[in-house]
Amino acid sequence: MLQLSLIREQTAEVIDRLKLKNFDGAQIINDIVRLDDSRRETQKALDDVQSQSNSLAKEIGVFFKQGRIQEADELKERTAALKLKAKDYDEKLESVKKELDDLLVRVPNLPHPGIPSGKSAEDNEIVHLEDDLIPASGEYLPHWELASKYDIIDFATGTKITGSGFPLYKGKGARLQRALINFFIDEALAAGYTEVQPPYMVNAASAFGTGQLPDKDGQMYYAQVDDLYLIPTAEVPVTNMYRDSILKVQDLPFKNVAYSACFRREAGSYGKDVRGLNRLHQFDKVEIVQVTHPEKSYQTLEEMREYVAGLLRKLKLPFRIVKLCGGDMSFTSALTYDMEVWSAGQKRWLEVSSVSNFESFQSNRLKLRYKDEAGKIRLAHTLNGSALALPRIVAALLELNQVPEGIRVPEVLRPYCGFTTIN
RNA sequence: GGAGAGGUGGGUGAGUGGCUGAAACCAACAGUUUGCUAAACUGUCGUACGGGAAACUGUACCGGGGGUUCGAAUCCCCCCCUCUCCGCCA
Repeated sequence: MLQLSLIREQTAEVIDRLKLKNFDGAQIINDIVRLDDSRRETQKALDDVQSQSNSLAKEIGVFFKQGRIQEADELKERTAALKLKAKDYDEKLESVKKELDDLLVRVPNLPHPGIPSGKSAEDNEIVHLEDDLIPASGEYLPHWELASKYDIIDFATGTKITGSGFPLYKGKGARLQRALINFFIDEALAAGYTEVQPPYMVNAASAFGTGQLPDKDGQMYYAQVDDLYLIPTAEVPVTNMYRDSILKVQDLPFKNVAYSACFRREAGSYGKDVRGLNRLHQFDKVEIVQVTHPEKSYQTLEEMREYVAGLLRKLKLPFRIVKLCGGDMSFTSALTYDMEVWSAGQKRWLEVSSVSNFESFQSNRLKLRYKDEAGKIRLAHTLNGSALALPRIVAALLELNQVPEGIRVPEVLRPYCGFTTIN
């Protein structure tokens, strides 16, 4: 959620910058300013009335104490009118605030000026390419064929137990999952992150705080009886650790890493590109989350990007980094890098990580602040990135490392797996 | 799930209708003292939204929501949460 002060003070610039996200904000932004004017006016009127009531009440109290009952009763009569007025203003204030919030919540984050303009993934900018590991030739089976050939992922049984998009990992497949999770967490610990194990279900306030609600309501699994949501990413619980808090500036940055299962309904994305591990309803992911000083967030974003690139190098996977264009970026993000690995079996790039700076968009919703050197309270910046999401990494690993004897496990994972070949 | 007890500022914790945005203590911060540290002393020390150049000032907030009252942290109702005991249980 954008800060009202920014919208008020730089109305034209805000509208202009939103265009980069293909968001026509002229109407809504102007409505917001108008509603906020009305909100202030009403608030002031209400404050005045309440101030009068307060002083009357005080006077009445004094009269009572002095036994001047009649004078007290006279004053009491005057409070009735004030009460009515206060009620009026209060109701108006509530409705204006609600209207204002409803609009405010619909405005996406301002995109960073450095992002490419564009409408879709076609317009993303490739900012880094490490493709020397892409095999020049040869037959490479897609991972779903390898999965059944070596009996390591059983899609059919997962479908029987639950439904499509809920695979069952078996034997060395399961072990490889666990190895990757541990590898990713250990790497993050070495990079200074603190490990946390968050809840997998969150309440509505948390889902709102990171921007899943109301924007992506239909994308989360929802347990109605308990009014809880299954997390689509550990970003939600981990970032919400800091909701409603005022941090000490010297404690920044906060760096956390969390493994979690992630649950996504993926409503409306059937058909293309959903085969095998490409798109699932449940998957494993290790997520890194940082809360930083506003002046440090872009430097942090680059560090996180480089950190994730390092993981891909260690896994010896060909990859590229794309900077998302305005139209492809999420509602909440100011700047996002996607990391994509090469799928040798499918002959295409697969997104395995998304590293984003949300600036103060989430922290404004979260009321995540810090007290600066001068004692002023300011919004912190939040960032997160997948480091990494497992399924497509597994897909790329299986496909790229297939040899006649089986699938060779990358060097770095061998201590975690306890085997060198899947066969 | 049943019974009981509670939820007050960063922490402990007073406060049962007006003098309480809230005692006291601790922590924190600034300063004095000091060869350094410690101790002692002095001061500062909630958040949000407004007004004001500023000093300062208005309003709201004592788990959340509603109500009673001229006036609510304090009384009433609903909800949430925590603790203790019982039940159930990985």
